[in-house]
This record gives sequence, C-alpha cells and structure tokens, in this order.
Amino acid sequence: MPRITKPVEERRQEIIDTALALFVENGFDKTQVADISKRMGVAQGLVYHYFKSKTDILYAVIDQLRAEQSANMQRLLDTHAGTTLERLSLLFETRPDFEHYGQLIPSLQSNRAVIEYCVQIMSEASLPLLVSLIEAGNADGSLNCEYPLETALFVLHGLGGLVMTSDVAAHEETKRQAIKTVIIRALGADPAPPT
Amino acid sequence: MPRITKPVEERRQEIIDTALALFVENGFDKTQVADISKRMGVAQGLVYHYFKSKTDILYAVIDQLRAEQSANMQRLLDTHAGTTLERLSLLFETRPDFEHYGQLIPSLQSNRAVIEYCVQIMSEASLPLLVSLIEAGNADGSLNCEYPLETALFVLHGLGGLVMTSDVAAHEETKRQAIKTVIIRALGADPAPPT
DNA sequence: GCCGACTTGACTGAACTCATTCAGTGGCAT
DNA sequence: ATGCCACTGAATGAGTTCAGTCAAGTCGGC
Repeated sequence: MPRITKPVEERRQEIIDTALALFVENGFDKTQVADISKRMGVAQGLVYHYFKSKTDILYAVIDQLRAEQSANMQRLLDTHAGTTLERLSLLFETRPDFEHYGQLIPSLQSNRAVIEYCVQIMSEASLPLLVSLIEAGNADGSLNCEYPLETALFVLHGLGGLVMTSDVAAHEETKRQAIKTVIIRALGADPAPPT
Repeated sequence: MPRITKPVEERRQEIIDTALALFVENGFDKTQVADISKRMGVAQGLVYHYFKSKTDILYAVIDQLRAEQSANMQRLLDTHAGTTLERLSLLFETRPDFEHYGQLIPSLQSNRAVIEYCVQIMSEASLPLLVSLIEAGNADGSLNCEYPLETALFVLHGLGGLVMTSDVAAHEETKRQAIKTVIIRALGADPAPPT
C-alpha cells in the first residue's frame, strides 16, 4: 500500500469529515472504523493515531458542528440590529444551521445518552452570546438579571430539555408559549419591572 | 454446567444488581459482560437474552436508581407538611438518596455523554412531584404558572445543567443563589404577585 | 387422577464481528 | 546520514450472535 503523509491538522479534519459523512449515510453504530479508514485509503490503525476511540471521533464531529453553529449565530446577530429583546427572540426563534446537526441526530439511533449530550452541547453553543445579550439588557434596563452566566446556562439547558421531549407536550404551540413565558420571567423581562 | 432456571423478573433483577455492584467496584468500562455472567454463575449469552447490549444494562441500572430516588422524594414530601413554597424548597434543597447514584457517576469515568444523561434522568425523577407542587401552588395562589408540566421540565433540566458545570460558577454559593432566584421567577412566586 | 409426548423459551457455549493495540516501516525534515 | 513520527497491518480481546439443549409446564390419552 502506498504511504501518503499529510499535515496533521489536515489529516485530522479529513477523518472528522469522512466520519460525519458515513455517520449520516449509515448511522453511527453501523459505521465501522474500518469503513472510515477504507474510504480515506489509509490503514485502520491510523485513525487511532488521531483519536482515542470511535466515540472520540463522534465527540469531535459534535464539537465541530457546535463551532459552526456558534459562528453562524454570531454572524446572524452581527448582521441584525435591534433592541436587546428583539435580538433575544432572534436567538431563540431561529435555528440557523441546525441542518447538519439535525442530520446527525437520527444517525445516533439508539444512543439516547449521546443524543441528549448533543442537544446540550448545541444549546451551550450560544452560551457566550446569550450572556452578552443579558448583560446588554441589564445595562439598557430592558432586563433585570443578577446572575447572567448562571441564568444563561439554566435557560439554555432548560430549553434543551424541553426541545428533547417530543412525547410530553401535546402541542408544539403550547411548548413554544411555555418557553417564551419562562424565559421572559427568568431574565427579568417582565412588562412591569420592579422599581 | 448445571442449568438453573429462575423466574424472568427475578433473573432480570439479578443481572441489574450484579452489574451495578461490579460497575461501582471496577468502573463501567473495566467491567466485562463476562464478569457479570461469571459472578452470577450463568453463561454469557444469557445476559443477552435479557438485554440488547452492555449499555442497555447500564440504562436499566440508571432507571432503577431513578425509580428509587423518585420513591424516596415522594416519601420525604409525604412526611413533611408545610406551605407549597416550603415543600418546594424541600424538593430542591435536599438530595435524598443521591448516594447510590453518586457511586455510579465515578464509575462512568470517561463516558461524558452517559454522565450528563444520568444527571438529566435523575433530575426528571422529581418531575411528577414538581408538577403537582406547581399545581398546588397555582391553586392556593402562592404560584402563578400557566404551563406546569413544561415549566417543571424546563426548571429541572436547567437545574441539571447548572449542577453539572463545576467549572463555570466560581462559587457554589453564587450558584445556589442564582438557582433560587431563577426558580422563583420561573414559577411565578414573586413576592409581589399580580392581581 | 396419572403418565408420556409435545411445546416453549430460558439457558449454554462456541463462533464471530469489530474496536482497539502494537511492533514495526518508511517518508520527510534537519 | 539520521531521527522522528505519521503510518501500516496483523494480532488481540471484548461485545454480540446464534444454533442448539434442557427444564418446566401443557395437553391428550389411559
């Protein structure tokens, strides 16, 4: 077999890309590490030079999707001006780039834990954005939130949990309403703010 | 080898108990399915008559811990009277029977996703309790929460996420304060309730 | 009521698959 | 020329499957 050496970062990325493609095509469980190395045209052992385990590759894939999503949301907020409240609802109501990520989820099939992990990671992707929005809101008086970081974490995880459970809330609309209400309250954006 | 048949439910429970013991003793990864069957004195294949996979056994273990915790919290609430608000803080501030569960977490070592899953499952253990407390609070006027189920889910997942991240909030006390504030707000338990 | 054929599914254990490891190889930079 | 380390590919071993076995219960005939 011909031996082709590539720059480390490029090879690592190649593994992640190939793995993501195969996971989406055939599912995570049905994708063998051998499939990844075969499609890349390298020895199976090489994969383990870059990643501790098959699961570790999955984590790298997830992290890449998270990074892409972070960047997309950042860009979205950068290009849309508006009041803090408007920007907040922009953040919560749009799901830019959930496409890739939405493709990965079904490929995880029976791996419940990993699916929840995904949702949490994706939720936390917007953590820094939400924190700075909260701080901006506190500054301009539209919000009243003493612990921006903790509250942001709380809200994003709560949101993730609620999005996950498809069986619980009968109607999507109810869920959406509930989310809106609880977020407004948590961030102290009540129409009648305290003195 | 002698062949000993047992009632299905008993055998299933025996596998779960043996697995939990071994997971805690040696860690999940270091526990082999062969260890479980060996300690039980049965063939390895039998385990797969009851569970799809090793991971599936872990899920069963987690679910059992969740059920125990549910029961314990239920008992706790049953034996302590008080106002709705008092009962709420009882629910959030005590962690009855996190012992077992706390033993399992370290045994999961590097399985990040499963650890998060555990935390979420354990948080959801008190879902029905929280829902009925919220409904009680709505009835007696101490709370004002239009979507009890959704809000309860949101709060519990938010809480779980916040508990998980040890690195984020510098001080436990800050975290506790933040949790208290955000829960009070989410449930509509503001000191100055609307008309 | 008792006995033997029959059915069922809990159970066995060896084969198999696939993730992971490892001792060695060769391209590349110095 | 030499050392480093990306890379090979076969060996290892743990999880999973599967073809077959046996205990226990069921049913029909005596």
